[in-house]
Amino acid sequence: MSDNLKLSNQICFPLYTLAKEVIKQYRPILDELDLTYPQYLVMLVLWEEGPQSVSEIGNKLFLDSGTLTPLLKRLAQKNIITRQRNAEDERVVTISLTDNGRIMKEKARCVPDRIAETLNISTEDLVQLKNTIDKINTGINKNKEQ
Amino acid sequence: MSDNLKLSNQICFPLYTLAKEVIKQYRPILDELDLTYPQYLVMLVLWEEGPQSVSEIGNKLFLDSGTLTPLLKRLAQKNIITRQRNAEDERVVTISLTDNGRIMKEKARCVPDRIAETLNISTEDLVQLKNTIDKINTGINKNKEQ
DNA sequence: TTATTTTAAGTTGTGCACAATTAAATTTTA
DNA sequence: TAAAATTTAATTGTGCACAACTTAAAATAA
Repeated sequence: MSDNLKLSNQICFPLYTLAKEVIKQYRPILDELDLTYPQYLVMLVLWEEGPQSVSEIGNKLFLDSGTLTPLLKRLAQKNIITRQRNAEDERVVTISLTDNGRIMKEKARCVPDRIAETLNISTEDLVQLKNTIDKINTGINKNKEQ
Repeated sequence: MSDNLKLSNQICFPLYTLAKEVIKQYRPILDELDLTYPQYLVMLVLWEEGPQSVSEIGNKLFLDSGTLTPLLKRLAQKNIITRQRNAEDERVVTISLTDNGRIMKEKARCVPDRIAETLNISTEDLVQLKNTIDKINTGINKNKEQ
C-alpha cells in the first residue's frame, strides 16, 4: 500500500468521526428546541425557502423519502410543520410551517453562534475546510458523470 | 448573524454530507466483502493490532458498547471474528479474528486503492483536509477540557 | 472482610440513513 | 386514446449511533 493510499484511509476515518463529533456538539443546543440535527436542517430549509414538497427538501438535504417521511411525521406530531397532499398533483405532499414552527425560528437564531463557540476555530481554517470539502465533492461528482 | 457565524452553518452541513458521501463510496466495494463501513473499521483494527477487548476497539473507533455489541455479534455470525469472555477478568470480552477473518485481510488489500480512485483528489488536498480536521478536533477537545 | 465505587459489556428505546419495493398519480409515447 | 414510462411518497427491512439503564465482576475504601 503506497503512502498516498494509506492516506485515503487516514482521511475517511477522521472525516467520519469529525462529522459525528460536530453533530454531537449540536445535540445539547438543539435539545432546547426538541430537534435533532437532521430535523434542524429541515427547519432551516423551511425557514429560508418556505413551503415545499418532500422531494424538494430531499434534493436540498440529500435525503430520500425513506428518511424524510418518518422524520416529517415526527415534526408534524410536534406541531411545527404540516403535511398536505397537493390538490393539483396528488403525488406531491407539501410541507409548511405552523405558527409554532415560525416562532421557533427566533429561538433558533442563537444556534450558529453557540456552535461556532464550541468549534473554537478560526475563520481562515473554516474557509480552508470548506474549500477542501468542495474540491472533494467535485472530484466525487466528476466520477459519477462518467 | 455575522458572516463568520453563517460560515459555521455552511461548514457543518457540507461536512455531514461529505462524510455520508464518502461512506457511500465504500459501499459497493465493501459489499464484495459483505462488510459495512463500521464493520470494516473494526476489521482494520483487528488486522492491525490483533485480539483485543470490546472497549479497546471502542476507544480506537469512538464507538460505545451499544453500537459495538450488536455489530460484533454480526461479525461473529459471519464467522470472521470470535467473542470470548476473559477468564481472569470476566467483565472483559476479547475479540479475535478467525481464519476466515485473517483470509479476508488479503481480499481487503485493494480497498484503499479503489477508494482513492473514486475520491479523485490530489495528495496535497488530502493532507490539507487532514490538517484542518485535526485542527478542528483539537479545538473541540480543548473546549471539553474546560 | 464488608461495603462502596468503578468498570465492562449488554440491553432498551429512539432516530437516522439508505436500499429495495410498492402504490398511486401523472406524463409521455405509440 | 390506450399503453408504457416516469414521478412522488410511503413502506419494509437492515444496520448504525447514542443516551440511559442494567447486570455482573473487579477494585478500592472503610
